[in-house]
Order: sequence, then structure tokens, then C-alpha cells
Amino acid sequence: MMANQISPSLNKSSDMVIDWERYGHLFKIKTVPAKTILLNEGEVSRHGYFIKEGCIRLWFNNKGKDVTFQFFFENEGVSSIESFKNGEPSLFSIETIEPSTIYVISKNNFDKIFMENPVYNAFVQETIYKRLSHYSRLFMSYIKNTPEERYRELLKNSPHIIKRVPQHYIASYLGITSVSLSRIRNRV
Amino acid sequence: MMANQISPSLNKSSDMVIDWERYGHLFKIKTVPAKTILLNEGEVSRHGYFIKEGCIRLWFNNKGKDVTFQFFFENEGVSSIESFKNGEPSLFSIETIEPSTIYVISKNNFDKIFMENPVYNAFVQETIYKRLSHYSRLFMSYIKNTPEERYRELLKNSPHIIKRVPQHYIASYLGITSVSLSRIRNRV
DNA sequence: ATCATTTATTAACAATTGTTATCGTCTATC
DNA sequence: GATAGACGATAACAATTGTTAATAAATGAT
Repeated sequence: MMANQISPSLNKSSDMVIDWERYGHLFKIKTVPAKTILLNEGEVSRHGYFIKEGCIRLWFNNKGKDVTFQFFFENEGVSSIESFKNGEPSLFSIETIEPSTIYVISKNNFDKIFMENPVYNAFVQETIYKRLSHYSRLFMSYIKNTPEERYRELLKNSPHIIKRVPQHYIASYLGITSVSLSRIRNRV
Repeated sequence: MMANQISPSLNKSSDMVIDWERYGHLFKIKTVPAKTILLNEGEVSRHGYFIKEGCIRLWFNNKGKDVTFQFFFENEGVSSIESFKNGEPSLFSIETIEPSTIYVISKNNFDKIFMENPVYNAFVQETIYKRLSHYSRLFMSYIKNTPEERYRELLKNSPHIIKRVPQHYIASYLGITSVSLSRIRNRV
């Protein structure tokens, strides 16, 4: 029950290719400014999102403070998967970091595409495996590395995050304060 | 690519019930002492495990030190899922903590059961979702909580782990040293 | 262009953890 | 029962992070 993406279904550039001629009309294009909340923590997600341009973060409120735990960029699908799938309240918010252009699909239309194309299910399963793998990795990175090592790892494996995301979000993502991240950057 | 379990297929007490009359003979019972390594980091996993009695930890070597990151108990299935599924070297070891009695199934027999029961696939998918949820939760707990808060959380949500697992493994699981855990326990 | 807001850096001090080492207890095994 | 090894508590000191606050720089809005 948590943070996830559903890239398969919306990702035209991935292994699975949506028939754009046939289904393109089911997606609406939405252009929004930075810091636009697409889904609020506590609401039920009724839409899937796919980023054409821009970037997004997932975060939740913890004792009055923002806790950011995932970033998404161009050509990635985003949703509060448990909420979208089961109609439960989302445990986190989805918010743009930059001005963004986003494809939006309703749950009904999303389900329709999958009903008509059961072959996609195998792909969904594969994607869930990948996501599982992603979380396992992050989790292990937390256990075995210090904040400084995690920052170095991020710098090595995901330089695009460092480049585009404001530091206080990255600090939150690393589980430290922005002050501490600033010190780390100073000595790295 | 990491730590997982495959409880569905082996878990007689879960939602999915294996036809024990029909498939029981495919499982071998193995009784082993504490600290027995069932799978070594770097080896390819060719067996799935299901705990009848005892408990198990998953760990990997990080710069010469043990890093424990998951525990399993009675009636849970355990495997190095990526290794078992794709024939890749396992990124972690599977080791008993207590003297244990374990059902073991070969990959061939495991595949056989699934080939003959395609209906189980939906269940597998559901289990992967749950596992995904589990890791998301753990990950978020790391981001938002201090070691002390994580310990309190563990005490509240998984007291059986505190009770049965030696403290230095728990410390590792919490991402801290056993010395620090000892101090935390002293002031909690 | 100006003003307000957001973001990042730095400083000072408190709190926590890591490291290393010692000591006592418990347990397994012979 | 003796002995070795595993386990946990504790102490002392170094290193790191958190907290709070002040300041500077960058960004946005009017």
C-alpha cells in the first residue's frame, strides 16, 4: 500500500506500446505550473498520469513536515497505484516540481484499454517486478549506506535527479535535513 | 532485483491453498541446526523454501560486514526470487537463525505446479503487490523515522521479531550498530 | 525593475550515532 | 563441569546529524 507508478500502460516509449491511433483520444493533455498538486494525500485517485514534459515528486505529510520519497520525469507514468487500483485514499500527494505537460487518463478509460488488451497484463506484472526491485534496492541502500554514501550513489546513478530537483527535496529523499545535505555537498 | 519471498506457492495457510494430496510429495522436509546457510550470496537459487518450524534471515556482505535486511518465520515462504526466477546469482544469503524444519521444493517441481495451475498466477501477482507494499512501507519508515522511532515501530508492529531474533541482527536490520541499539533499548 | 518568496549556505550548539575496547553472561559442545 | 564462542551492556571519544537562526542568492510575480 504505497508509492508506485504504472508506467506500462501509458508509456509510449517502453516495451509495451499503446496503439496511439486507437487510444490516443482517451488521454487528455494538461499543462500546469510548478507546484501543482495532481492528487492530494487522502483523496482517491481516479486518474493515471503520464509525463510528456516536466517532473513530479511523491510526498506525504509526517508530523507537519514534507517527506519526499520518489521523483518522476519525462516518459514516465505516475499514479498512486493502490488508490487507483482499489479505490482507497491515497497515502501520498502527487505534485509537479517544474511546469509540466501531462497526459491524463481516467480510470474508466484505463480499464477499458486493459479489458480490450489482456495481453498487457503480463507486461504489468513485469513492471511490478521492476518496481519491487527498485524499492528493495532503495531499502538496502538505506540499511548499508551512510547519508553521504547515499548522496554519492545518487550522484552516480541518477545525476538527472541532482540536476533538476531542488536540494531540499533531495535531502528529504535521502532522509536528512537540507542543512546536512548542504554540508555533505561541501565536503564531497 | 533483491530480497523476496514466494509465500503463495508454498503457503498452505494462506489464501491460495496448494493441493497437498496432489503435490505434497514434491516437497522435501529438511531439519537443520541454527546458522545453516540454505543459499549463499553469489549462487544461483534452485530451490524454494517454506518454513515449517524455525526462523530465517536474509543478509548480504557489505564491506566485510553482515547486513541483515529481512526475517522470516513459521508458515512463510522464502526464496531469492530474482535468482530463482531468472537463474541469476543471488545478491544475498539465506540463513537459519534457529534450528529449523523446512520444506524444500526444486525449481522444476515448482514450475510444474504452476504450469498445471495457471489460476495461481493471479495470486502470484497479488503477492507481488503485497511485497511491493511491504518494501514501500519499510522504505518510507526509513525516510521519516529516526533509528529510535524505527525500533519503537518494530516493537509495536513486529514484537515477534524482537522476541526471537538476536539483537545484533535487529540492529543491522535497523541500519545501526548493536552498540547503538543497546543504548536505544536502555532509554526507551 | 522591484519586492516578496523560495532556496541554499553557514554558524553554533545539542543530541545521536559510530568506533573501539572491556567486561559479564549465557550457551553449546566436548 | 570446563572451555570457547556468541551475545549484550557499557564506557570514552570521534564524527555526523539535527535544530535554530542569520544571511545570501536565486526565482517569481506584479
